[in-house]
Amino acid sequence: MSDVDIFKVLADPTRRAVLERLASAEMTATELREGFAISQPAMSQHLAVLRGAGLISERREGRYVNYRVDATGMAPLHEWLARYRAFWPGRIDGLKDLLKEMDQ
Amino acid sequence: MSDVDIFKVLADPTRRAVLERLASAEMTATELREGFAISQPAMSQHLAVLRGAGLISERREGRYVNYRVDATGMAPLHEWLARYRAFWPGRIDGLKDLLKEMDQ
DNA sequence: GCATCACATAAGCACAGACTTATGAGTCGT
DNA sequence: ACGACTCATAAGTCTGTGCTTATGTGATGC
Repeated sequence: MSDVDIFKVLADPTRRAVLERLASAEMTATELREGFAISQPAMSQHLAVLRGAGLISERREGRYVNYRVDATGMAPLHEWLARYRAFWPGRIDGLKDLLKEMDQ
Repeated sequence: MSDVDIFKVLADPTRRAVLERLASAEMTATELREGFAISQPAMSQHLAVLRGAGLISERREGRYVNYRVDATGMAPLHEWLARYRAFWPGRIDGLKDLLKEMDQ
């Protein structure tokens, strides 16, 4: 469970697109599939991977399953990034302000 | 150049290990190779990928090439992460303080 | 000049992983 | 109870990519 490689999980563009869609609203697998040229099993497999990485959580509702973003799994990624903060050139520092805004 | 998928670049554990080693000190390709059970061309290829993603920069010194971390390429990753800040559960908020410490 | 070194590039192989179709397991409406 | 549905799992195929060996390019030292 915890030995999942978050980087490999996010390396797939489709999975990142799924996260982006879920960022706007909670959704079922079928709703998610709209807009993707992908089969139902493929989507199901991606959702399983995302769930295994703690990036989404599911809420069963009858025969539907509603998925939503669960950023718990992003913590390792954030910790990893923090390690390289010291190497950021000055011109990127504007991001810090951006982050502080988003903290509100 | 800019259409490199930073997630795919970082999906490889060897490349992340290379970055981690370079985080401690600037190093040549040969020095880097110590500790890795990997051929010289394989390391060279990894370094090319890292450089293409703007994650490292090189400084030629005679027949040696010194590599060092260049976190410029990590900006897209940071921006991507920021988008999901809103979904972080409360118990991860401690990381914010950590980040603020590291900002000094 | 020539051998040796540090590193890059070429070409081919082999495995991981994302896709497919087929099927299984639950849930709902009639 | 049965058919239609939502989603998950199984099994097989195929492409991408990380590895290898072989070779190329340029720098250094004798």
